[in-house]
Amino acid sequence: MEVRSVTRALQILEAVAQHQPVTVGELSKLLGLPKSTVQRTLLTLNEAGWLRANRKDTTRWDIGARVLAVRPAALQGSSLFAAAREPMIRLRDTLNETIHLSVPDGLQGAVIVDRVDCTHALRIVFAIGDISPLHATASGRAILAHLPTADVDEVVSRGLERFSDATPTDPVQLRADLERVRADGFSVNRNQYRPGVCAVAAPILDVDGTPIATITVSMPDSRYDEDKAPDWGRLVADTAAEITGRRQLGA
Amino acid sequence: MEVRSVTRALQILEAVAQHQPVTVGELSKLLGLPKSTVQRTLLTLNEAGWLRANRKDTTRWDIGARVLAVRPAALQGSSLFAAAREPMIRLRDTLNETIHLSVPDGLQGAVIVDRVDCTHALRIVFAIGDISPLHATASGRAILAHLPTADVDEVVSRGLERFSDATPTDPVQLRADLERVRADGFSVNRNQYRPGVCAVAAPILDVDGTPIATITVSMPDSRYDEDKAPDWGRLVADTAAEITGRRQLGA
DNA sequence: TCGCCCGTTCCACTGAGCGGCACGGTGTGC
DNA sequence: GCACACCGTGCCGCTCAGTGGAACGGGCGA
Repeated sequence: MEVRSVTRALQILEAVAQHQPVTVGELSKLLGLPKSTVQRTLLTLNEAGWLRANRKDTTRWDIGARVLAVRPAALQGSSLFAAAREPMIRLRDTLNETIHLSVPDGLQGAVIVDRVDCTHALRIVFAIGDISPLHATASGRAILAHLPTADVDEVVSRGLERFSDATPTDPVQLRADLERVRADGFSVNRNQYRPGVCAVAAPILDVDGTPIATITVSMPDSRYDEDKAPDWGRLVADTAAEITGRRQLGA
Repeated sequence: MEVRSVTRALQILEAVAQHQPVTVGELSKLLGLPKSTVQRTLLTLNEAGWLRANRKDTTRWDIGARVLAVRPAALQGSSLFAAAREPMIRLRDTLNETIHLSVPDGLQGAVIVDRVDCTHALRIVFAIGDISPLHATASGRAILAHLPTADVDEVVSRGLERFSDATPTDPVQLRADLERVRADGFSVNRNQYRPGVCAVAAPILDVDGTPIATITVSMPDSRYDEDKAPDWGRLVADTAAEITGRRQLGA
């Protein structure tokens, strides 16, 4: 939090993204900031092209298209979203569980960038933009398993935070699991991050083998079945492979 | 330019996006700002998750994954992407020319959000995120033709910038063309924006008739054939109509 | 070994940003 | 039809957050 106005501007931008189209007053209440401050910031973001007044109600604000030009290098010129969306929906239809698309954010974790929900009353809900640690989740380890050993060392040296009783906090245990993920082609998480939440994930790789995203199917522990995990793993891995293929097709 | 630090932070963010991975000094020279100011802003953006230190060289900066959570409303839920992807590929296979999916950005222009390339050695290449003016391109006029007259007036009053000899800078000429686009169901651009680049486009409409996107086929002038334009137009319009239908089905 | 240039840190100054307040318009409930 | 509540917008004096010049330390090449 170095430059206050910048930090706030980004908060406002993210709030607009989540609630668009949204008004000054709504944002003001949502973020607990004075109306005039929010207004001034909105005008600034608008002038920079990051926001647009909604065309049907000009007192409401939408995210502008400028943001699309700003993407992580790994995704420059690629169409990850477009390639992933349809296979994700098909996977959801097959399993009827929540499907997430995540991308690595340095070694900080994996960020959820897209989501397809299931129809169960009891379902897993993570928000787009949520970030989760690499060692404690299925999507994280699907990424970690395809990174150089030096990166794994780095993650280990930063400390393996414990989130639940099942979190793998032992480096030896973690490395063994990563070995297995490489062999299987998918990773599994049973209550290791959020208690009661299980997941199976597979990586989407770039042409040079670096992981650029993962597909994850998440479900409550009550619907997780150890015997079915290999089948789910194969389905998720196939979906990830299909997206990898589509990406190269369209590029 | 209301809040200076925010404006600069966004400039820096965009500069990082274009030159990543980039150092403090490079940015400082590039933008003509003091090193300390750039550094402070970079740290702020980093803390907010919008930037990440490059993994191979920690003094260089990359765009962080957080930005992916911020998207224009038209792309929220990605039903547009999913609906458009397959028809776009089919259209590319039929014509073997570059296909673009664009969305309007207020009245500022149309932004390319997805792309399917052709196989020709000589081909049109625009990047995802590129923005082009509404009056000077096929995709722009496909949008403009389905906006209220007040919006067209607004665009005209902002001035019709000339990009080439063929750019329609006369309001009367523009309005006549829009009339024709409505009648034909597709728009045509022959060297009106980038010399040597021709295109045919059709709009994707929302249930209430407002244009939310366009499908465009772009080709070099050397492959453009006036006689075939109507056929191409019909193909593009059919593709756009199919996407419109899929969107309503899948939503 | 020396010198250059890099990223980083510090700190005193000041004007940019802050936010309380007031205005005009809109719609809602008596 | 009136009054009130609430909206988005604009203003302006105060203050401290942001600025940027300068200095530091380390890496690298000559």
